[in-house]
Amino acid sequence: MSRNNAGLSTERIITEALRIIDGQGLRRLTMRRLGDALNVEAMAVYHHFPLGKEQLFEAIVAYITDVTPSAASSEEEADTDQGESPAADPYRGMSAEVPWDERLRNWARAYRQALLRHSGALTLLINRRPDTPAATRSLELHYAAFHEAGLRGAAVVQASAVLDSYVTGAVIHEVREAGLAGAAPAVVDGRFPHVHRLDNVALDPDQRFEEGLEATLSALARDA
Amino acid sequence: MSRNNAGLSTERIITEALRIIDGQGLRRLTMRRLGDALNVEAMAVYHHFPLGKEQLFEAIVAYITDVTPSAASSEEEADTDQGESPAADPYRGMSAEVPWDERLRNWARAYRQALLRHSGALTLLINRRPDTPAATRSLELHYAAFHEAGLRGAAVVQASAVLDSYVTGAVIHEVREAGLAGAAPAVVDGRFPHVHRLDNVALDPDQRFEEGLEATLSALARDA
DNA sequence: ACCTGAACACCGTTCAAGT
DNA sequence: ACCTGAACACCGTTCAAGT
Repeated sequence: MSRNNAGLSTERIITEALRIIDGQGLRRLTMRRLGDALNVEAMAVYHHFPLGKEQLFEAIVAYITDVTPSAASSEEEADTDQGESPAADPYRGMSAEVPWDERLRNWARAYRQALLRHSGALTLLINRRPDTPAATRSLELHYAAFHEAGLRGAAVVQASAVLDSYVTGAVIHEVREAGLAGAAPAVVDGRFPHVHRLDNVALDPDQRFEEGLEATLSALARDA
Repeated sequence: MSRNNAGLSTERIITEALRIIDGQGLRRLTMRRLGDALNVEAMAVYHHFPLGKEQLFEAIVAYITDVTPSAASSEEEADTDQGESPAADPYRGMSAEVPWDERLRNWARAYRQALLRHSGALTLLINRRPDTPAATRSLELHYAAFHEAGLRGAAVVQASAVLDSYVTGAVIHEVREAGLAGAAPAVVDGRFPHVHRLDNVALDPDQRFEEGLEATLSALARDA
């Protein structure tokens, strides 16, 4: 029955790969395990990704980082829902009617959520080039918004880079700190008075992100 | 001659591992290759890192991210120079005599340089917890500086997180963009007018980092 | 204590073959 | 076109053994 034509597709492969990454970690994503999860021989994946695992990784990054609307404006049904909860609204509030700063906030929130949702794949982002169509759409959204804010030329590029840096860095910071939960309390002795004093200060991750976002955006807009 | 006691040490192993990472990439750092580079059987490394490759990775991250002075203040000879160029000055300008904002700038510059110098190991940073002694020293430096700037309580922790996020994110942004150099020019057609217009705008990476750093620091200090 | 060498259970990928 | 299955050249790690 499962002899031939198992209905494999790049989409199905990527989705299944992400399920493995999210559930077991990136290191346990092997071609053989991926084949098993797809009820297929491992080597079947190579027919859809001839360049092998590296090409699969690139496709995963492109899939994850796609957070901008690809069509005209809004009012469209999501034909390719990204996953489990249909309650969440992707691509919301990035169309031209929305004020520029709110558009950037919505992009930043969507991008953070996308990275957090598959934080096990975060490490794939670093070594891969940001030249996917989705990345270009994000760039266009950034440039249009900062242009509307009054920035021009190099300042626009600069602002976009800083915003992207903050969001990416904040997610990494959040993920690294979350890993601290089950660990030993670290050695905070007299040499670190400030750390000792503020050790029990806990911030809500969402609020922390929002505050940092506000600080970043206001600093960038002030140059206009 | 190379039968026994080959003079292995954790320091030598880490240094050699970084040489392989910097020269050939993280993927080519294997225990056997590392053993070869150390003129030793691969399994000898396990005597110094009993928990295997994961423990080695942690040590590498701790080694790389150590950018703060560990001793009292300054005026000390570097007994463990981090590598090639003795012209560079590690740990400069982070002592208490220096104004708080300049201390933070110097930390940010040193941290960026440390990450850039071994950008092939950047991916190791993400999944590992920031609870090394060096990381705690950086945190103490942050907290002390922002306290001096007038921030208190949660605002101090928040500011430190944002600063760390910016620097980490900026390095990742820089590394990803640098990978764009030899690639195809990407598809920038009529759908991306702003990207098209600003496509040839090139910023000096150092200047770009400095400007983003100023924007971030000024936004954080303004809350005082 | 420090290192060797064989062995085991995996990997990614190539290739010829099936349908 | 799409998938199989055997094979190859690697991996990380365990373990008993050497000195």
